[in-house]
Amino acid sequence: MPKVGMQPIRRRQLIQATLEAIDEAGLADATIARIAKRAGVSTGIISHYFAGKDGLLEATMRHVLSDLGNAVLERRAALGEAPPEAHLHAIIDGNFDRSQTSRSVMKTWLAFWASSMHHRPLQRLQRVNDRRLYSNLSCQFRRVLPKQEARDAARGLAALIDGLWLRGALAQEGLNVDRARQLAYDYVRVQLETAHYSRTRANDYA
Amino acid sequence: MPKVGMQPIRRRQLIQATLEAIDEAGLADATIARIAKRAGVSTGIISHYFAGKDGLLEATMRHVLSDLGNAVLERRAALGEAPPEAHLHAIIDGNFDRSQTSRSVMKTWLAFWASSMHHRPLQRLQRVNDRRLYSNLSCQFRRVLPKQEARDAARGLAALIDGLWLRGALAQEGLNVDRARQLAYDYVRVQLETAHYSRTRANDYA
DNA sequence: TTTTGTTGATTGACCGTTCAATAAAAAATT
DNA sequence: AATTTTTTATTGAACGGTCAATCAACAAAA
Repeated sequence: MPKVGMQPIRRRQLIQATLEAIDEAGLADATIARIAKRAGVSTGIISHYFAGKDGLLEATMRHVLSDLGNAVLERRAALGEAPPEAHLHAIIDGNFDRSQTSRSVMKTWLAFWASSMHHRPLQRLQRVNDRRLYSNLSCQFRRVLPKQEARDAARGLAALIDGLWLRGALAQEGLNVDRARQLAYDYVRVQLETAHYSRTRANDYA
Repeated sequence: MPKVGMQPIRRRQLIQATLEAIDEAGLADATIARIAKRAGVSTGIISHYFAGKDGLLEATMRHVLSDLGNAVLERRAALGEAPPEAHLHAIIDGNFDRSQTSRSVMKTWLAFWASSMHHRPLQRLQRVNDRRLYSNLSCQFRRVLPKQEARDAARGLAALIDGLWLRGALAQEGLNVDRARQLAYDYVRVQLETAHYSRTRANDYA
């Protein structure tokens, strides 16, 4: 079997096996022995391709994060100069994409969140992601709301998305994606209606 | 120094030391050696009073959970038959009580959330808490909203609270309690206004 | 003297890493 | 085409280190 060009194949295998191992046993018990066994390779391979367990975990988080980024970008790319509501819906949909709502990925996210509090490289990745979500939301709200209201709307929606997501991960019955999306849509609608009323009132005064 | 009646004292000491150790090093590195050192006792004490490390961690979670329950209950006790909005605000305030928004407690919560996915006793505790929050919120919304709307409002508010809380735990600048509370209040207000409009419209039809 | 509380060295288990050995494909040589 | 040589990929036993749990010994109050 040994051939050239194994690196990308093995890396993908091992990242997938890591997600499965975390789903199965949790980050604390996702030992390299368990991960290697799931991937059908020996333990030595991990250090060979990722320079140690930490490298594999970081790569796994990068992978999940990259999927999330793509899920959002793909949906927004088709929109162009669409109204803010469409973009906000796209961001919401991206965050509840299938690639982000599987049990193993949600468990992995939660584990990484917890460990990012004490592990600098993971912390960096997580914060980049947090700020990206907030910044994207803030930007769209800003198109129809004053600065402060836009910020608060973005903060609220970001928290709502993460919260729905967190509760879905923890709940026995799992995450009801459609219901979660609808609750997020409702939040957007209310925020945008506020903007509409403001403009209406402004016109009344005119 | 040894005297009778040490048990409650040591238990409190060790639970406090556990919170500090998790804040300092994370759950993964909160070893019994580290916890014992922080509490100023030997490692053997932990097994003596908690029958092992797991017992201590479970007791620590119970302690934090109990603080949260009390924070909510105290605020609601004074309200009696006050309107739903007052109770909802009390629940929100309780969830953002000082006992729940310190760095060490927020970190501990996050760590317990992650490990509750694979540790049955912690999972039980966490679910009881989740359902209690949802149930309390749902109950109050039900006083002015139809069943389905009340449920959705409760689900949304619960997610918003947890999300604000989670983002506060992860954010560099920590949790801005006042701002978080305000965002939650706004959500409540909007939900209750919806109820008001419905009633108004219902009257129009009459 | 008895009871209650405490210590900390010891033990056994497990984990991540390393690295010499091996296997198989690719390249070079005959 | 058959072979040797080189390169790339992989293995897994061995090692050093860490951790939770145990328990015989000890200390101080009752």
